[in-house]
Amino acid sequence: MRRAKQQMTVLRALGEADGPLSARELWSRLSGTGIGLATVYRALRRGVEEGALESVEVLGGGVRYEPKDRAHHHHFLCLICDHAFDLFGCVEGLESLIPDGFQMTAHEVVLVGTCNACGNAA
Amino acid sequence: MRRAKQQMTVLRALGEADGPLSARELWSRLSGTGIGLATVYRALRRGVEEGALESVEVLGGGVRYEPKDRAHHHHFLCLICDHAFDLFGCVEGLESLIPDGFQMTAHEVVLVGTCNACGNAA
DNA sequence: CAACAACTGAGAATCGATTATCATGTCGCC
DNA sequence: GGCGACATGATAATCGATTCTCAGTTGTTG
Repeated sequence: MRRAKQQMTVLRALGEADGPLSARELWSRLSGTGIGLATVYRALRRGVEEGALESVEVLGGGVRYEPKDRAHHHHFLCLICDHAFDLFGCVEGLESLIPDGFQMTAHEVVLVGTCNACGNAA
Repeated sequence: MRRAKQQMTVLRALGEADGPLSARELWSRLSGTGIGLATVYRALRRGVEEGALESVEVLGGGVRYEPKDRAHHHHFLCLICDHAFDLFGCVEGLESLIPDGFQMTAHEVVLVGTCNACGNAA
């Protein structure tokens, strides 16, 4: 039986986010709880090992994490706040890009720009 | 007058590649020329400053560089050799993914899988 | 409550990538 | 040929991200 109270806190916070979070991003959202950065990293690593989380690389540097149970989706990266948002839906015509002899097993689409909040603030 | 012989060598090697290269990738392709890693980094940084190069982030970690004069394109990342290949063409329907109030200024598409060479070798 | 194992926070240690330093080396020009 | 400025290679230094270490807590079980 697991008694990892802090780990649960970390995973719950990640589940409530509107997109994948980096370790630091997640940590800053947990300031006030007294949770240490090391614990965040431990929770993330463990989550990935156990299959509950998935690490994704959006652009803008660094690895972010999100719950693995989300449906296929892509991300929008805001250049101003550097936050990655989940998008819904996918695109057509990817297959036509694949060169002869190549095998595609996955794909990533990232839209880049400014999010609603940052666009309004400007 | 620039007499950066090695820098030209670096930029030429990058221009001949079939996709964006990381600093190390580029350096290893130049082994034999005696060019140092520092010179590769210098050439890349300078190329970006002068507008001849562009740094791109494909997945799989790290920044790669490619000549800026290439037409709009995307990349294919081979999971086995970790090399990024240029693709030609683009996709439809990206706009439909943008949430209300968001502004898109750029987009990235990355296909992931195995390249021709690695697929045959397996 | 006692014994024990898992969990935690803080800070040190590590790792890879990139940049800075420094002592030559090279080129353009006189 | 000699001078001065820029370029180069090797290596040290830096930086951010992640992991490790360790002493102190806390939950579990009996």
